[in-house]
Amino acid sequence: MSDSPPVPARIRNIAELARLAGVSTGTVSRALADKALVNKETRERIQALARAHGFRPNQMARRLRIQETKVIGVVIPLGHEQRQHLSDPFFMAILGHLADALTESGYDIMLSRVIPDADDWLERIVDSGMLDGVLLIGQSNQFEAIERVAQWYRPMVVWGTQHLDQTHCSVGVNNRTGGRLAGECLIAAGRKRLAFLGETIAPELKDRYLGLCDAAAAAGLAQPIKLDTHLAADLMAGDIAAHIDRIGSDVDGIAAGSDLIAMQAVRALADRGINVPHDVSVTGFDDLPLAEQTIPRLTTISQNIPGGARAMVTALFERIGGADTPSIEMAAQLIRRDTA
Amino acid sequence: MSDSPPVPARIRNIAELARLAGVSTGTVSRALADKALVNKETRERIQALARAHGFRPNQMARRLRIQETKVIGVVIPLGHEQRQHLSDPFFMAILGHLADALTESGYDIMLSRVIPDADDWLERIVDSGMLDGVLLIGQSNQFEAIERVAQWYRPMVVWGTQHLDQTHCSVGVNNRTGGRLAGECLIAAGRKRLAFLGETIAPELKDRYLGLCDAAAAAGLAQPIKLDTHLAADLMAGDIAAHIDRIGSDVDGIAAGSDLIAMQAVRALADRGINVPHDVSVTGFDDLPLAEQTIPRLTTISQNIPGGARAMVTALFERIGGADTPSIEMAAQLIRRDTA
DNA sequence: GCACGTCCAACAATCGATTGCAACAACTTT
DNA sequence: AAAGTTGTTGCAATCGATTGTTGGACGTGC
Repeated sequence: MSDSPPVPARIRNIAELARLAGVSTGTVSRALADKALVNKETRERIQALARAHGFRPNQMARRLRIQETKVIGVVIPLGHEQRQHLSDPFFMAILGHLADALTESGYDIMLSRVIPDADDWLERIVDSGMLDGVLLIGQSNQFEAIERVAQWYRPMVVWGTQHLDQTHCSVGVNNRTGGRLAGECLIAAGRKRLAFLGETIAPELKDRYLGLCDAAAAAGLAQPIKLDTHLAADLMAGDIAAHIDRIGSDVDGIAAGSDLIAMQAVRALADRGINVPHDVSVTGFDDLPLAEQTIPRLTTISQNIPGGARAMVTALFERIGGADTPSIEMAAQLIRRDTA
Repeated sequence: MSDSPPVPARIRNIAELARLAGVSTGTVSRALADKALVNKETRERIQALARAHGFRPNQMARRLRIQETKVIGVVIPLGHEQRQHLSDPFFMAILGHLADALTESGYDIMLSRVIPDADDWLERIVDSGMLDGVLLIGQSNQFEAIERVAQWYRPMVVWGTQHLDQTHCSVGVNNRTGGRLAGECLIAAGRKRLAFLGETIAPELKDRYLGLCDAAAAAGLAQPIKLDTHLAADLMAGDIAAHIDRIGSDVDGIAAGSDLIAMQAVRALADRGINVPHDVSVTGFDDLPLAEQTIPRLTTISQNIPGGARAMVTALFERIGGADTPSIEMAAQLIRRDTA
């Protein structure tokens, strides 16, 4: 478009700029950092020169020297289910809120989707020297690895269930209570033959199932059956359809392990002419934005994802500052909509 | 748990390890890189020592020296709509596929959600010195800024519409054709009073609207009306509901700017007792995974997100290698489901 | 015994910044 | 005029790696 040359000669480092300005590199560095230590005139002269040549100091070098990277690692461990895709809506929802909170505070985000093959995967991330802190979304089946690292690495916060005697700092809802709430909701709707739909290798999902069992036991019902599914969205659909074909009308209340699973279940039931909630009640878990947009709207257990994300970031910053924050457990909450 | 001390003394850099091993830092560096230049015995001795102390070389320093970061920036410019949230399902879907492709190739991902306030936002990202390349998801209203940078910065690929005479490398569907397909689908269903639902500041959405107009003109229909909405999910719902209340039955065919908008429209129509597709036909755009899971399933225009993401990554790698790849335009495809 | 090649490790420069300290000029104070 | 301040700038060390070059030890061939 414009053929005015705004870039007379590309400058690669402060040394070249220093030569051009006839000063030392130290002065250039201070000038660009706008330090009062250098004369206002030379300062502005150097800044103008930098602008004219489109020069910006190399962040890699700066951060190496400063020993502060202003980068937070957001890590999604996919231990239990390698095929699970990063685009899982739950990951994405929480990632979005984390990104908002972190960028507001001037931090960059390094995103890692890790399949824990080597057992030192977390150590490798944590002392790469590129991160000021780490946020883990879900502990998957990697409790041991996380605990091991938490012994000596402070600035790390994990989304997930809180265990007894854990060293690491976690933020999450009480999944067992959440599962119980879902169960109570189904039971209140008059359902008696309950099932849990979801893979229970990850501790979060397992706790939800146990909560459902608690509710059933309290109401004197038989123990809910457990129907495993893949976590990858594409495989999940087939699993769910197969389960529903198999169990037929043996089940009248389904507590799904996540909203995504619940959506697919409602979909599969609808395909078979089974009406939700008339014939079968279904509850989700997570309260993703899309739970409100399905038809019928999902009754689900809220994880308060925005609040949780904020809490993770706050705790992480305190830990970067040297504090030793406790784990946070948020209250699960039943969101009653149309499916149960 | 275990009280065996696996970490006798924390080692911070290769110099300390070198002292411990009684060799020079150069030897340690080469030993850890497993170079044949150092004697096999000392090499293994040093590697064992590093393992025992849990030492891993600082990546920041390494990358500074190597002048290669193995980090790709994935940038989401939010120029037109600051409130738009990162958790927008379209962003997340494509981000997921990009993440898969990049991690497979050994690259890390630096995620930036940018609100282009300063006009050199892209320059700042691009020569931070921390990135080997940049992927932009959507060009928002930042065409000028992107072109300016593309003049001198090669390793950058942009998701979005292809303009005439653009310098930068883009990958995306032909949005105008896509819009036309949507229009033709509505018209084929006998709809005559068409509307486009979505914000048309971003060029992608604008092209979709123009395509819809093309179809209407070809069929001799009146020009479709344009109904603006916010792009932020929470504000969008209100806008859409208001539009639908206002236009009433003046419209019998809605081409939505995205699947998300279409979902909300279907939802709002259902709330008012208007049946889709019986009373009103609706088409989406993107073909997100969730388009298949709504009830009724969305009829939509496929963007082939997985293929597009792969194409972006492939093009980027070629550009990092020095090649000068052309833009890629993919064919839009109508996916006929239940809503139109 | 001397020249030569091979193997291995040390030395030192380099990547591109930041920053404590010293140096020096120009004023003030006494 | 000597001593002390104040304001600017330069020098050089530092962050933690990588890598080209140098050189010593050793073995071999004549």
